[in-house]
Amino acid sequence: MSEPEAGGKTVLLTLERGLQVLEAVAAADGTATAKVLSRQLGIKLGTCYHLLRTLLAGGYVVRLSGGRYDVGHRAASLNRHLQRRAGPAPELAVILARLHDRTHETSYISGWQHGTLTLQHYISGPHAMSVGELDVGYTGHLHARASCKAVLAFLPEDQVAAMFKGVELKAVTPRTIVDHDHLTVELARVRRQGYAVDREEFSEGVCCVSAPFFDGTGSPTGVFTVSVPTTRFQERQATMTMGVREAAAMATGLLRGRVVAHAVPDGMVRPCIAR
Amino acid sequence: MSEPEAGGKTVLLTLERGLQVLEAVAAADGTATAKVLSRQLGIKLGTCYHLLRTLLAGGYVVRLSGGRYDVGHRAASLNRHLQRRAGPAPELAVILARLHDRTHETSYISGWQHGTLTLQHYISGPHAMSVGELDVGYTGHLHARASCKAVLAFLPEDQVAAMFKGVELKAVTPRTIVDHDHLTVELARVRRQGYAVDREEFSEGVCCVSAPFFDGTGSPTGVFTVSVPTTRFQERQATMTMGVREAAAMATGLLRGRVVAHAVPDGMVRPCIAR
DNA sequence: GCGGAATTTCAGATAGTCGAAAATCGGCCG
DNA sequence: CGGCCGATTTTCGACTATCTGAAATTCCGC
Repeated sequence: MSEPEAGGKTVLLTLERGLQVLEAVAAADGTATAKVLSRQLGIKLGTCYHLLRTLLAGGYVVRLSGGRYDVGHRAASLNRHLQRRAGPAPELAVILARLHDRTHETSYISGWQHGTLTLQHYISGPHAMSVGELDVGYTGHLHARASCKAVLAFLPEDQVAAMFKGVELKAVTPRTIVDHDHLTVELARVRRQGYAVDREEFSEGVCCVSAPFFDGTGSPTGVFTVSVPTTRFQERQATMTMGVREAAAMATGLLRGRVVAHAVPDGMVRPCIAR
Repeated sequence: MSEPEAGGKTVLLTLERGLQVLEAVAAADGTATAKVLSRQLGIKLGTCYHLLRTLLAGGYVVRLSGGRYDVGHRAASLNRHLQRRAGPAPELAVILARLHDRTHETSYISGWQHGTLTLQHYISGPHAMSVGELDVGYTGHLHARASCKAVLAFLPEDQVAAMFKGVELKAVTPRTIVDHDHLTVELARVRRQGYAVDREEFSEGVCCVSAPFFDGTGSPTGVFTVSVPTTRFQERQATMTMGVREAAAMATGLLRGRVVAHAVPDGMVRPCIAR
């Protein structure tokens, strides 16, 4: 509230840290201790205990013997609410598992909401190589990723145009599409084919194939993707393409079949998957 | 920090409220506004904006047009971590869906962790009647619920004995089991049958049938339950029993098949579902 | 019952909350 | 297209809660 910092607007330290702690506890599979958390998150030990005590009182975490902590029953409630909005439906998660079983390569499912594509879940392959910043919750580089191209291709053209209007397409690898016209042509091809391919446009040494799926109204709502090291791409491309297309078709069928009216306060009705 | 209050230990207001806000935003399906949240949670409007600003900066929520808020990409990351520990595996959620399809009655799945049974997910029947305090995250009344009896029956006897040693079994309905010996006999029957029945022991007018499922080591890890109004119980009991037993058998098979060793710091090994 | 680790306590310095008012934003009309 | 209005969002000063660093206390396994 006094710093002449760049950003400006103040943020609540306690809340930010508390969420970090909760996430870290959940990520640690019941092995988290106050000491480790405090070091890992750069929080003073006393403060960390205070945060944990608060989460404990709320039932968000549980204390195990030996000073270890795990998520508690209240987290199940929070989780259910988040899952409904931010996670893939269990039915789609199962389709993802099937996709992975068929391809044996790292498989991803992403959701399209509010003009953002969010990585929701993935299953790593046996020969897994991770792409650095890519993790659940990742959004960004709309022009460079197969999954994004797969969605963009099926959005109204004017909406896509507005989205990239005056935006410089930054190259993240030498092969990234940086030209607007080129991107338009590429999206047209994706639309024609029904799936998108990324040949090292987002990450060097990695190729992906993505296919979008649609809700009952025909709008794209998400994407299945499979990634593979470039060295294996030639040989696996056909299988990957078939896999993501099948997964997407299954998901679309599911979403079309089970749409239910879901009342929303001000009288609107929004489609939503029955669960 | 000055109140001569009962509880004593202080808790962090900011964190507690921030979590409430996040959960409320997720629960509101994108219709949440600062004004509504502040009223609903009893938080001052200005404070509510401050909390939202923090969540916004962290990417936990997103601002929609018209001052509405929805969960953001960072929530997907938190969600994934929580889901792993506090939610049912997608495979089990799918079994739950199947159970519901077969019985057309409200169906539940609960998980047994750290000596607590937590309601993880449920699907309401068409003739749904909700049992007041029962919602995702609920734990308690170990002796009165079918799902709890189903787990307790398959735990080592001494562990169960220790758990109830000197604890008064409070009656929540006239039919609740309040006698320790009676409970022991009931658990023996559950163990023999492989499933548990609740005839208005937890909530008047509601009967349930539950069957537990087991991990690769044979320990119970969760339960499937179906509930029904007492008026329909006679006629549906056979179907319900068959349904939960089948669901439980499928879950057990799944868990046995896909158990992987999962290292824990101090050398223990805990079973855990491969995903 | 001991000994080290986990957890709480303390006092000063910061950061967050309240209530109300001011500044912005966004949509709509002319 | 610019101005206006209601609604959203930030700001402000006074008050209260929380953070820090270090020390005291409680816990728990042995």
